[in-house]
Amino acid sequence: MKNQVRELRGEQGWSQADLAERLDVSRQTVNAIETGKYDPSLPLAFKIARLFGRPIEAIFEPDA
Amino acid sequence: MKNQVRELRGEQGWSQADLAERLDVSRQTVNAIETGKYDPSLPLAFKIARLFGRPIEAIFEPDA
DNA sequence: GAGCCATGTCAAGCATGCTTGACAAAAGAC
DNA sequence: GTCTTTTGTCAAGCATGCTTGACATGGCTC
Repeated sequence: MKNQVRELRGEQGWSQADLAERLDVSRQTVNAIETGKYDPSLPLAFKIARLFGRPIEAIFEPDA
Repeated sequence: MKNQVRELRGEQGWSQADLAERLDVSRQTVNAIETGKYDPSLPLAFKIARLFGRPIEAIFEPDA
């Protein structure tokens, strides 16, 4: 699963820690998602999508 | 998290086992999602959305 | 009634998502 | 060049997602 989180975060000028706080998760979770270590849960994906004002499909793309 | 899986499955006339096979998961997983026991992973949510030809946001709705 | 299909649910186990705490290294500010 | 911030990563532990196998119930057919 690819995602645009790092790019969207960069547009806002936020650090990983800034984004983590806005999403109410740990900084390590944000880092793991950006570096592709694992995919977010569906609820967290919704939070991310709402924060950046885009549909989930515009931020995440399944490998297949 | 609410979802429309049962309704969409009903429109297609599929049993939970039919849907499970198309999604490549167990019947118990489909049942658990429909009955709200837990949310699907993001990859599974994508599979469901593609199978029914709708965006994730049209099928799943976060509680908050 | 007997048999079949669909659904709900439980238990045990493995895989994934997320946590805190810690440390190292690169990048920027001064 | 030193200080601070940012990012990457590891470990251990808990919560959630998904598995197989099993059993109970209700509806339908015969």
